Amino acid sequence: MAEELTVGVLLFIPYRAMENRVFAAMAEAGYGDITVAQARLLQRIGPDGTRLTVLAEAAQVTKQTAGFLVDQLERAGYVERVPDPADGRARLVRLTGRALEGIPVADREVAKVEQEWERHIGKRRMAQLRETLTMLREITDPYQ
Amino acid sequence: MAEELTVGVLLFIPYRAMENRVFAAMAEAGYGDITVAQARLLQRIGPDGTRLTVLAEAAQVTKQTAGFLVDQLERAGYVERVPDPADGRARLVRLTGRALEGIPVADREVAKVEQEWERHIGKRRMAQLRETLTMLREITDPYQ
DNA sequence: TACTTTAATCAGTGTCTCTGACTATCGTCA
DNA sequence: TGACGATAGTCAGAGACACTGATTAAAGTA
Repeated sequence: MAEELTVGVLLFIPYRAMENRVFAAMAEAGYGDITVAQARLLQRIGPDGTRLTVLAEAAQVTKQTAGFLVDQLERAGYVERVPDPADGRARLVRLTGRALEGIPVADREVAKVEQEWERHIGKRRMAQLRETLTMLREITDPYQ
Repeated sequence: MAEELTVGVLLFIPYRAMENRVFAAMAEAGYGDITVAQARLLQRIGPDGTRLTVLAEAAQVTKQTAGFLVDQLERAGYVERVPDPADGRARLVRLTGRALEGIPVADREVAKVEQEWERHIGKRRMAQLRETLTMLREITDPYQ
């Protein structure tokens, strides 16, 4: 298995590694009940709350799926639904204190992993990688 | 949303784009019944067939899950199970003609997407990206 | 031969995601 | 202003995927 993998697969390997690391760190800090799907949604919730439809679009799932995940997150105490003052149909999904306290834990682990990577490939390559991926995002991210 | 994303998320965006493109191409060519999980398993099947346990390990799922996916692939006509001459307990999962015909379709789309990326970021950056990701793989791929 | 390991399957469960149908509200335009 | 299409969200039902735990059958080993 020392063959030349495609860039697609090569992108996935470190991504998956990062995800696993952050999840392990969260679990260790007492946030072991959050799933991958829930985390993807959590990341998209803005400081003043975000509508379900916006969340669904950003996470690339249906409204139903997003609603299902928010139900779970609400039950676990990570988010709350409040009426949207600007639109009677809509409700805003907002992070609770418990969720807000978890953010630094995740951020710290992300920073730690990025440092390990930088140590391995060097500062210059790391900056280049970030730059290149940002350029690639221009043509691959439909929701940027 | 023009903020600086973490490298982890930046890796995921183009990966996801590649995956979507390949799946769309496969669907267009008449392979629309293959799912992501099934494809991950299919990729790991060697030319002479591969045991279920090996497949499960490589794809990082349990034997049960791998067996479930192979059941589906068998029903759809992409793989067949044959006895392993070397071990009476084991059976080899082998690709059928139908699956083998699909491989070039996927390869072509991968090449096409990589070309588009190269056109956007340039030949030099593309080569650097491949190099950097390969280096990163050394510390992030437990199954290399 | 008895014991342990390995390959695969069976049974049961929980999570995630989808399609389709529905209610309530909003915005617009005649 | 009142009718109508669009939008926000929910309910109902289904399928895909992944897990743990237990079981059967065959190898390998002492």
